[in-house]
Amino acid sequence: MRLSTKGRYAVTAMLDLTLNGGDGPVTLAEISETQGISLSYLEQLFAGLRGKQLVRGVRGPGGGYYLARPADEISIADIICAVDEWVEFTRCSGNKDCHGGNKCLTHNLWDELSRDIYTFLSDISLADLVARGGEIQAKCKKEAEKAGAKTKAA
Amino acid sequence: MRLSTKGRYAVTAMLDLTLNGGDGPVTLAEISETQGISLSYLEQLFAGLRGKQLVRGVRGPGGGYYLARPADEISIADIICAVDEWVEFTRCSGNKDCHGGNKCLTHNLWDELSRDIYTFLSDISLADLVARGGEIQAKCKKEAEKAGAKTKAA
DNA sequence: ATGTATCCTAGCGTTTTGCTGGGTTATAAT
DNA sequence: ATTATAACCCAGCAAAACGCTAGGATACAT
Repeated sequence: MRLSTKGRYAVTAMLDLTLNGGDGPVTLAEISETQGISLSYLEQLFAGLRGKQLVRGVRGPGGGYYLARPADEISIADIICAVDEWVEFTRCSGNKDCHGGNKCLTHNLWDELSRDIYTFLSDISLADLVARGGEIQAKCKKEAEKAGAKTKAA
Repeated sequence: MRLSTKGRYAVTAMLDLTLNGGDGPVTLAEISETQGISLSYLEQLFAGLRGKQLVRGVRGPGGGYYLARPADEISIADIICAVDEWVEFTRCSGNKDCHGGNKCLTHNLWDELSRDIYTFLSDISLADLVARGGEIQAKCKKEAEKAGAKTKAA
């Protein structure tokens, strides 16, 4: 498993898509504006997401992206693996060149952990995250209204 | 949270230390040899681990490193944070420049997820990993013996 | 005094990151 | 048909991170 800022950008963009995808497709320009990610970088990320069948793009005016599957069928692990392509770590899978078993052992332990992390992230869907953040959403909206009434309504 | 090959190296080295630290301190040269990590890179990693009070080094002949705390009191999150220093992501924590709440919302959702991952890794100790890999250890040793009887005994 | 090992620092090639800047296609609106 | 809009595609580029080499300094056991 691998987790970097690239994965963060992808998850953030997918969250934006989940939240705003209610009425028609969302353009990358909008996500770029809202989330502060460059348009071209978003395009790269979405190339990966599209390749893994997580999003679908429609071209032309009124176009944009929408989730290819319902939000509860897209896991965080799916998103991260789509953009941060999975690099296999262990080279000693076949037990060759094991230094008395110790090297192989630690590698296997890491693989075990790696699998655990993957499983953990596979059990969290976009819908889960949004649902879990319900109170955050309410609180955030309230404070945003309180802070500046001039901000454009969503 | 951040998870890269750097963190993998650190966890691997700490696992090695846990498994071989029974009889006296373990030298970085040994870990370098066994795990295939360059000595100097290990030194850098252990500088971080030492700074976070996870290991203790003794100098001179017969020296090396040993765990500063028992293996069940050192979590994977501790190790990763020690070498892969924690970068804070959200810049809009104070709800300023929220685009109608949406930017802030997605950032908070990411933070939520990030905290979840951290908590998950905090609950796994070195001792847990080693214990969980018990069957792997047995299997690995057996296969290693079967494969090549010439390999030096641990 | 000597060797061993941690400790420390500077630098270097490579990869990854996130971006700018150019294009081309497909489609909806005019 | 023309035009504007958006997805698509690709080359390159500065900055950072990765993993390493190299050379030293310091502490300690023999």
